[in-house]
Amino acid sequence: MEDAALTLFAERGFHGTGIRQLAEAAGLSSASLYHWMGTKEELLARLMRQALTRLTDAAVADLAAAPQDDPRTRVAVLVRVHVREHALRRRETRVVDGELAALGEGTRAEVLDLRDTYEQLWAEEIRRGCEDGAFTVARPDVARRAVLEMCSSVARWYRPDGPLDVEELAATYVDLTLRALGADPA
Amino acid sequence: MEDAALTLFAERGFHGTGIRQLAEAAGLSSASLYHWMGTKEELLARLMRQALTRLTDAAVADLAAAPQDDPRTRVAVLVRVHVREHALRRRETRVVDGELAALGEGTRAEVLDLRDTYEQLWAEEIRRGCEDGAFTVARPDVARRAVLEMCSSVARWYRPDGPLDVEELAATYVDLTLRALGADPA
DNA sequence: CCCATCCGATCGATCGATCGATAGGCTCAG
DNA sequence: CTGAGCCTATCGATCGATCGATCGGATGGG
Repeated sequence: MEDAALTLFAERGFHGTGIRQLAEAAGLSSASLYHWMGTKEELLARLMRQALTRLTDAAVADLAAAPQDDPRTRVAVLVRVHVREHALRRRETRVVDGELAALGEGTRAEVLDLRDTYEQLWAEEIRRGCEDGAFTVARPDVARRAVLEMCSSVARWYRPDGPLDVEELAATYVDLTLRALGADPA
Repeated sequence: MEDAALTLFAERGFHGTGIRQLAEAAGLSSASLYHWMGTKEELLARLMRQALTRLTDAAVADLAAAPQDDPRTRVAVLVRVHVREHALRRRETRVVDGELAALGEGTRAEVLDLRDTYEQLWAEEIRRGCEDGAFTVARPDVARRAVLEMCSSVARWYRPDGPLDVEELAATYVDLTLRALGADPA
């Protein structure tokens, strides 16, 4: 159910997807759908929370598994997990990034909080890297947004069945990101 | 009329904006609206074409005005005009980037053609820079998409009334882009 | 017997779009 | 100068379709 909804929301958008389309894609009547979905907006919010929580969990786990303390290494870890998730779970990302406006005020604030929590992981490593000279950026906040969005953009064009392997893709983005941050290549 | 529609489409999305909201924002009845708008989708397509044409024209003009032949200089020109347009015309950009799926097949192809025309300006300079050694990137196509999306992202967070001046912003993005491309700092 | 699951039927609201009518200004023959 | 004819711009009313959501009632395994 949730899987079919994710596909439709990603392809047609929240407002562009009707209850009856969701029901058909799930193989249910629109009435039955409400047993699983709650309201349409609650479904959207649940999908968004799941996606953001999963991304944050993956990033925290990979950071914890990395023995290195060097901000360059840790940013590289963040880029890799981010690119992997965005390349392999494009639907989730497109919905999270594109349908925030469809949420009610309270729910939107809640989802934005989850996003902030994730982005703080990046902010912390970039801040440390700037302090100890590993990175050279005039405006760390602008740089953080820039590289984050750069890495997110893979969800908008990458195709896993294309000629480019996900790990090669991630490695390319690690290079782009570290260079953009002016990483001292030590 | 078109201006009010742009605001609504950018804030609520195409499918999230009703005919009656468009009419109210334009100070007309929904019936009168159709004299100016054509169908709702024709209005969207017109807005998109205008925005993309304007962006391309600005980029071509700025490139022509730049005496330099160095790919680094020319990419810097592209970044500056791109960031300026995206920072000062956020509504247009958000609609072009976010509502492509709302277009019919024929119109979408047409708009995508306009976008391709614009992106070819970037592709050409990046290709030249890679050939003559000004840039060092493993995959020019991936790099082009990455830096383009990085620069586009300003439309999603920048506020012209904030503490950061547009030209400072553009300069920061020139740095980020040239470094990501591995520009030989000559 | 109950509870989870499903459905057909249907709710009021709103959707995008069109209708015929009207009001005002411009043109041009008489 | 007049007035008939036309064009542009506007409107209230309304079209059929679809929207998100809910109802009461099946069905069937524990």
